[in-house]
Amino acid sequence: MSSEHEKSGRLSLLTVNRLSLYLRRLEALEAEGVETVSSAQLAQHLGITDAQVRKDLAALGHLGYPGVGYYPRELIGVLRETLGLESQWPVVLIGAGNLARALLKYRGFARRGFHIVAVFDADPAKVGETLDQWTVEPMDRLAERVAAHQAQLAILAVPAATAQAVADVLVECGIKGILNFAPTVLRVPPGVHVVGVDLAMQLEQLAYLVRSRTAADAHSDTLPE
Amino acid sequence: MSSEHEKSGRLSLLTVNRLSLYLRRLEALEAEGVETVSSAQLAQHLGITDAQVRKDLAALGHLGYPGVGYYPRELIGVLRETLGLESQWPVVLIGAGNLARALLKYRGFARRGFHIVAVFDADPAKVGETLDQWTVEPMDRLAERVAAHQAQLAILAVPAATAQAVADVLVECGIKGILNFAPTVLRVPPGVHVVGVDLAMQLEQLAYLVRSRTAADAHSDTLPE
DNA sequence: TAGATTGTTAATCGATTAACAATC
DNA sequence: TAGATTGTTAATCGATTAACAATC
Repeated sequence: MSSEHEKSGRLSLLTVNRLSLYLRRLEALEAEGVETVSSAQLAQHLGITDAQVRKDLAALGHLGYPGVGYYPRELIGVLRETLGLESQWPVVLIGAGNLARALLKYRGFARRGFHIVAVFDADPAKVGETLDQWTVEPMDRLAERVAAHQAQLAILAVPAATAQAVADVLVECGIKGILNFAPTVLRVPPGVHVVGVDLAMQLEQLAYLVRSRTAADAHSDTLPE
Repeated sequence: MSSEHEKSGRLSLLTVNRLSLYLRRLEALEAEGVETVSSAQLAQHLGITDAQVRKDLAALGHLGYPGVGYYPRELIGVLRETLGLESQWPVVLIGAGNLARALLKYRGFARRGFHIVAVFDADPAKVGETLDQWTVEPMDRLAERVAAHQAQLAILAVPAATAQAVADVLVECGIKGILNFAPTVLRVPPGVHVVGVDLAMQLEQLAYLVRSRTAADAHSDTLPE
């Protein structure tokens, strides 16, 4: 949409995930003043193959230089553009419990262009409360605020029991992407996307790994899977 | 290891993930007093195919009854056993920042048998502070406490800059599984497992989905992927 | 028995890897 | 030129799905 390269058709979620990891690494390398980096170097850092790295990056255009490698600065721009990080994303946060409060203090979102523009809670006792720079608003303000900020993304940090009902309201308001912290499967219409972060489930996964392949038979499993 | 069924070889992480989701659903169904459930019903709720459900469950033994379906109560037992949820898991938490505080208040862990037994922080200003029932301890107590509790799991909620160093210490102490909230790829030796929860990365993923397949061409993407 | 639903096989689909000619 | 490293093809691997005989 901007850079001359750029041809990405539809990347798989697995690929998009790795693109995020490449981006992180490249930013670190650029900060260190590294001039060029090879697919083998990136691969080693992430614990994957060099062929994988080249294939992922080739999907974004001809960004590598045979015999040389990739230029971090150039690649960073394309990755940011591909991932939509060149835009600023207004995000609404639903829920004002402990997790929501922690998320409000987390600087990592804003650093990537995700700005929490409003916080809502169904509990009248929490409405009006001030959390850092935000004031908790009642749910019936949601539609109006989403429209005003043209927000497409929402973070859902409410109890599992109410998650689906809130998700329905979000969809109604025109939200297109939901980051769901409630341990529930959300049903949403086509065109709306849900990414779930289920903390207990991740621990269960870890417990399974530790219990089953306890011996030295296993390799390190990092983020991507 | 207990039930007569049980034969699970090595399940893929994708499968283990789905087993967690089946378990959640089955517990809800049992609470509703549902007597039997078919693979098609489970599949529909999760947005996957019935063949997938049957294949996943068949990997745990002959648990289904042709013409009838599955008995939630029976299946729940096998799933809990498979996932290691019949045991209690002591967990150490490293970091006492905002995220760590939110995690301490989260009830979902204990409900699944994961008990945070100690909290550590490198910052002397935080050591000694009381958070609910916990008192923040200095890092040099870690080895001793891990040994005393025979903890195999750790939750890492420290800044990215120190994550790798802390992970090295955890490995040194004999920790076998790390739930990593720092936005970094951790290098750990074989036999030690890492599951990463990278909040900014999840939002990036969502942003990509919303930006690229904005139209109604896409289906809902739920947890599993 | 007729109807429902399993477990499993074979076919399909998609993602990863190895290998290497092309390029700098 | 010799050495390094890409982009891409073909081979491999693994996961999902369709279909159906077996079972209750």
